[in-house]
Amino acid sequence: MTTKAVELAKAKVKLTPRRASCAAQDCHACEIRDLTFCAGLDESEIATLSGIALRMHFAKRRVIFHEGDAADMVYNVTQGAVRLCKLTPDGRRQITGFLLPGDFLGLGGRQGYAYGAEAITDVELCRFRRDKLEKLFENHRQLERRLFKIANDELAIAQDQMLLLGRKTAKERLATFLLNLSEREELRGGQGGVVYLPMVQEDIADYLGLTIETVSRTISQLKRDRLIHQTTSHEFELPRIEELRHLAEQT
Amino acid sequence: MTTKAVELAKAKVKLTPRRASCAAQDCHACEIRDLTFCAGLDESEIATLSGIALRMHFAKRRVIFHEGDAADMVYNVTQGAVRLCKLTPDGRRQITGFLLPGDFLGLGGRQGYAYGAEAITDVELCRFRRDKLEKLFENHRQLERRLFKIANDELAIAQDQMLLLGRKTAKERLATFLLNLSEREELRGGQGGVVYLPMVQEDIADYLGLTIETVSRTISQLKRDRLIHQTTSHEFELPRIEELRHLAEQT
DNA sequence: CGCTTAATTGACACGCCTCAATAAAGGTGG
DNA sequence: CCACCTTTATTGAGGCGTGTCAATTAAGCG
Repeated sequence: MTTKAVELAKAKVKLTPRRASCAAQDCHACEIRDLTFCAGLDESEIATLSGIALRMHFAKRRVIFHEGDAADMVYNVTQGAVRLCKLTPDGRRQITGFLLPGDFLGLGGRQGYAYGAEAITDVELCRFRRDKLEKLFENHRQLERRLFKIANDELAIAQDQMLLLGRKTAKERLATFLLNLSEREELRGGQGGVVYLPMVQEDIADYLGLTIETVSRTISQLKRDRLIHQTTSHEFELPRIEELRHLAEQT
Repeated sequence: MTTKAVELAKAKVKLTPRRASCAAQDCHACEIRDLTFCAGLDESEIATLSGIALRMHFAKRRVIFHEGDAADMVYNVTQGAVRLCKLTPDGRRQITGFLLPGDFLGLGGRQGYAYGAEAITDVELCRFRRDKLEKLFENHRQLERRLFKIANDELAIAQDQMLLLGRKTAKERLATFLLNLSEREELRGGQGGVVYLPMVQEDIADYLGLTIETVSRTISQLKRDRLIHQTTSHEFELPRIEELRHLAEQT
């Protein structure tokens, strides 16, 4: 990849001031209260958490943090979609995850964050200072256990993704991807068999270890095979979900 | 892949009784006491941990646990090497990690383990019942924090691996792999620039998302380029480590 | 030493990538 | 709401890196 390509790649996100609109948060009124790590907490816990939470907004394409930044904040996505990106020095990009409302953001850092986070759409986040959150753990073990469980889940998901990236064909990757999104939407109360894709095909390509052309061609092929049906520009139906599942070779 | 190939793939591990030789453990005398999550614990903590630890031995190629098994045990590798494997229904394999002495085994499970674990060499393990370990956390928060940190580290490593599998060339993958092993050996007190590979090339291929032929050819090429030098059948020197690092495109 | 497993190498195939052209969708300002 | 421009998606032609198949050599081990 040329130096120019790197410049181009880096120009694709808005690097304007990090500061985003923010306000104190009332967790009681939170739209995703029973989806995420704050789900099912008792009144006192919710109140304490509310005290250290800061509600933030990031516009589409804004950088939430860069790979390598000091990992002193963690977040909860309450609205919108976020992509987690890793870049090689020559500009190749790997997206290691997409976050949707209810997802937790900021784990996986050693010194700094292991990935950058960027808003795919306009995004609402609930931000916590890591040290304050850890302070809270002292009296709210439940919270700590839950975060540990989230880390464990993410680890399992990461390993599934390694199987996909290392061993699956383009068609299998797309099938797996669509099914995963569909399942996540169901967990969030959406209907099964319909997926909304907030990201562009370039993001999908960088998530699945493919090129945009291969993603486009494979989607076309899945349409021809009637395994998926495009309803709007970003929404798909999965009319033969069992066949799709078979194709995805879910372990 | 044919059904026969699946049979063959599955036949490669010894499925004989899980039971392995085991004995109570004295953590004070442990050879890896200051490498892993039991490092730097105070006397009382070591003693308590010792009380629930069970020392186990697995012969080369034995299965420690299968993907999907109830994840009620966690382990610490004290000697030998372990591979973590995921399989597709048609027999394709992805190795998601290699464990060496000091490494922790058993995280990343949701219901069951997200991967199977197999002994590459004869292996010594220190086993803990998960529920007992969690019980211990109540009075030894330090231990819990440490395990959480391990989960975080593994997550960061998994994301590096996704970048490798999704975006790196065969040559870059091998370079990255050798450098990673070299760094891990240094952490364990080994000398830099020399790596010992306990696994066969088929394992390396399944770890890097390649075939054995590509692994072999790429190693030959690295030798021709004098970036690596084979001293014994399983040991390599890395005489030009900076060039290798550049090739690996470490982010 | 002899057998089995692992590694190497060559010839060829194929899936995905690259490059290029065009079409479609999305955003903006009047 | 439309015209214009930019971004995104689609599709084709051709190339390349890695996979597949096959033969041979080397290493491991009883």
